[in-house]
Amino acid sequence: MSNKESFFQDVYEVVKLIPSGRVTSYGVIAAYLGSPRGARMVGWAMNNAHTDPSIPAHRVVNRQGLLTGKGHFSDPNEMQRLLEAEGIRVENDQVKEFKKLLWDPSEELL
DNA sequence: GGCCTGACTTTAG
DNA sequence: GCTAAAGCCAGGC
Repeated sequence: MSNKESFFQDVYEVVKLIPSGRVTSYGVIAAYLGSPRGARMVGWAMNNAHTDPSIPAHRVVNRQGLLTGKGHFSDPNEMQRLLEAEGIRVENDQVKEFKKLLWDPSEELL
């Protein structure tokens, strides 16, 4: 109980650890938490993440590097703007060189 | 207490 | 290669 506050809390921790200029995907986080198919829960957690402004939700995109969650932001255009502000090239709601910018906690955070 | 939805991903046909 | 369906878990009604 004390170890597991909730699945969401784990997601928040990982997302907060994402370095600037990097991005990650829901599936990677879900798999890191032990649910390779629980990507939806990550997205659900992000929906609740609005309660914590410290969570860089704009750095979390889907497997294709698409800003699928931009519509949940106060201003969808702001998500892309934040990514570009960190040096991440975004075009047509898609992160360029996403594969190269992908931040894998099991590899990078090791 | 049961059914549906949801910021996704993967496997099967 | 593309389309369809299932799987994940939690929250809302």
